[in-house]
Amino acid sequence: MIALVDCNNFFCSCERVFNPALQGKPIVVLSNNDGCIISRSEEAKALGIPMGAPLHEQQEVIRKHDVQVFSSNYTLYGDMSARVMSILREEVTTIEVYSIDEAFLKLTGNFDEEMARALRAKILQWTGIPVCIGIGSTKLLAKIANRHAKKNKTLTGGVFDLASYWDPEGILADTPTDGLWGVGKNLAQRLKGMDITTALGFQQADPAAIRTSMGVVGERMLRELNGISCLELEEVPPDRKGVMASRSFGSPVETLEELEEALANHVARASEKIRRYGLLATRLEVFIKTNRFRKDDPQYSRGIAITLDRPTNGTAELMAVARELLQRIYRPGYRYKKTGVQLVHLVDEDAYQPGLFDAPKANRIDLDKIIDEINRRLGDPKNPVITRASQGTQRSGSGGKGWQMKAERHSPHYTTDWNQLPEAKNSVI
DNA sequence: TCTGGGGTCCTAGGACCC
DNA sequence: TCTGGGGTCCTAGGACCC
Repeated sequence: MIALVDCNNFFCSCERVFNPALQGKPIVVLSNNDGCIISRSEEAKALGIPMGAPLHEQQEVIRKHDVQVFSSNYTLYGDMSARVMSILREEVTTIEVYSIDEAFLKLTGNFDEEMARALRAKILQWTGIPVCIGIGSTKLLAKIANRHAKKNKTLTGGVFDLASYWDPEGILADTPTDGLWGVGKNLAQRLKGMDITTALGFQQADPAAIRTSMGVVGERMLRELNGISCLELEEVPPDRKGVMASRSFGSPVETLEELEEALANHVARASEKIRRYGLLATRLEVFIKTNRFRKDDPQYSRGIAITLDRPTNGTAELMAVARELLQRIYRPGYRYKKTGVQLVHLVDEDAYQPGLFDAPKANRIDLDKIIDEINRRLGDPKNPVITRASQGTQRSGSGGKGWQMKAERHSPHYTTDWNQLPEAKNSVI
């Protein structure tokens, strides 16, 4: 059995913990740029404020009903999350922290609905955060149970065990496919085309038909609905594939200088993040885009990536590369809305051995060359603008967990010569 | 006028390699 | 007219998640 513990209106609940006067009042929490509403209290939901709604579209309701509006405070939410998770860890040995406000628990034989109710009360008492708990024989069924618990809180008291319920099919029949975990707008539409609109219909569908129209993803969900576990509990989160830092501009930006300034911030944040994780990046990507909501504006969206000749997490050298990349894709005459950077092909700093780094010969950016170039242009030789980042721990001998990158084949996208970087394609739509 | 950020996985076509 | 097969890596975009 699997339990899904999900915090209710998590960000709003966190704000209330530190301001109990907000109890019972409609409140919302905003996205990063204060652009969208990403968390709503029950009272705010009752006013018809939709999830993800742009703030400016809701100003009327907010004013009329005196809805309290908060900018997001991720430090606070992360801290509250850690408190909730630590309580869960005391309860069971196997737990997957799925997101900031959700965790799957692997239940041992004696864990029943009553224990779940006690756990829920304990979390509320110790942290002030209300949660709902759903129990099922697979992750997907636990998700469905959780949804039912949340939708019928007065009836369920926030806890629902689908596995021991007398009429599980009734619950599935009550769950629309577009409320299913893993089914978005598109897959819901595809299912509708097969006359499937509820989880029950999905559960009883022909496996071959599901396989054909939805591929392995659909088949996995079908099995999970039938109590055959296909999604394992991941106790240890898999290695991170990449780190991104991006922001939208409050008002459109047109000059290269403004984009560079923003990008410098993003590179600083991204590199700081990988240093904290003890990682090095071997590849860097920069992108810029115009405002897709302004249909009348000419649109431009482009990204460019480059493989580095050695892994690094040094802010200055990554910034130098990012700036060069930005110049390659920047086109004047557009109103830019967003820019960002991605550090990918991450390597564990401790496992990295320079001798083992089999970087491509022709298709790479020579970091030192760039650094020298920039220092020559901007700096005084005794006092370089940019210095090389440390290269991690040099290991002796061949023992230990060596990291080896597969040699890359020649590709026209990569060159050591900046002047030979590919011209931006005409992306005007 | 204003409409988030950070992820994963998948697909498809082109370039390239052997 | 017909014109390999199998693989990787690239870019770009879609779909989904919270």
